[in-house]
Amino acid sequence: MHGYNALSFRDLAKEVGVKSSSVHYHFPTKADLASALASRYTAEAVAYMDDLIRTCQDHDALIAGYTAAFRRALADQNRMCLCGIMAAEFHELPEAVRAEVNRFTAANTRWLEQILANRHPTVARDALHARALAIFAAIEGAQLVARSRGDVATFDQILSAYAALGLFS
Amino acid sequence: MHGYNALSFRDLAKEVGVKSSSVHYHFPTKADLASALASRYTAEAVAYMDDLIRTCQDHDALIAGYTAAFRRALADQNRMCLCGIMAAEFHELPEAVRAEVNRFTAANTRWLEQILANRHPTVARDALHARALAIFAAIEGAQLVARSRGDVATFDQILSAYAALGLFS
DNA sequence: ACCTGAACACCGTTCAAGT
DNA sequence: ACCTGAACACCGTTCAAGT
Repeated sequence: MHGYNALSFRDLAKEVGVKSSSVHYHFPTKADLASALASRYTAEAVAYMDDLIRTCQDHDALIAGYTAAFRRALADQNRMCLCGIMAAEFHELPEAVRAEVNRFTAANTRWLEQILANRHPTVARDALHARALAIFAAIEGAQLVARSRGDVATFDQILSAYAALGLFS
Repeated sequence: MHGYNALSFRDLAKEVGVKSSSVHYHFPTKADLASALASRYTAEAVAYMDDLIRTCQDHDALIAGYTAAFRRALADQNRMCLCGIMAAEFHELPEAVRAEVNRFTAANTRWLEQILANRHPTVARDALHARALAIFAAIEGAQLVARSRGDVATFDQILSAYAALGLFS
């Protein structure tokens, strides 16, 4: 998964076996193309998270399933979260793409907040939201740092440190 | 501070009031230019961290000074750590630039490990290194997420959550 | 409705040519 | 030693032209 800058009409056209001007017929601007990609990426993430809710027995399993998705990206050709990449490109992003990046963050924090709420029914919603945001940010950061080292073990090491502090509990 | 992709020979030349081919005289390739920038960026960070060691009275002040640098980037036109951006661009980075990104990470974790060692003289070096890496990753992630929201308050909120868990202690 | 070719202003890069 | 102009193959984008 590449970011906004690495995305190319001509490369994409070549892969599909068509001219770049044809791609512009379906996605007039790069903003259209990139936000469509980011939107689909978020939809897939939401589907995955909903699946976890259905199949996981307890909180620990949910967290394990959630973090596994980020780990998988690294293990699979040292990739990282599309919206993490795009967040780093924020200054170069058209408004429509920025909105999609924020939708991904919102979907993730909403899900985390929900599973935290199930575990801590008495804790205030504000506090759970702050914790959800902290979990998301910490995992994105771990992925970012692990990726630049090209080493999944770094990701595991950082997440172990988070877990030991009780970030996920 | 922009990343590798946003860096342009022609833009830089225009700022200096010279032709882009003149910039190539000093920095033959974009890899040369970007790694020189990243190298200077790391040197400034190291100087800043050394300054903190000299001026800060205790561990909390050191952490406060360290996190303040990341916060300042956000407050100043929603910027973020150059090497954080470049880590997200890792796939597109020439080897020389990748090496500079890793040098930045190494300088930061070494510094964090050192101040943690001063505070916890009996704890094993491995454990301190893991903690240093976790702190660095968590802060980079907080900056990434806060930036996409264009809101420094998000950074503060996330760092408060980290502090409450004892990440920095 | 969908695709193409050609053009435009951008980009990094090279290089012969200027001082 | 340093700068320039012109060229190359790239890029997103537009648009008249094809089917």
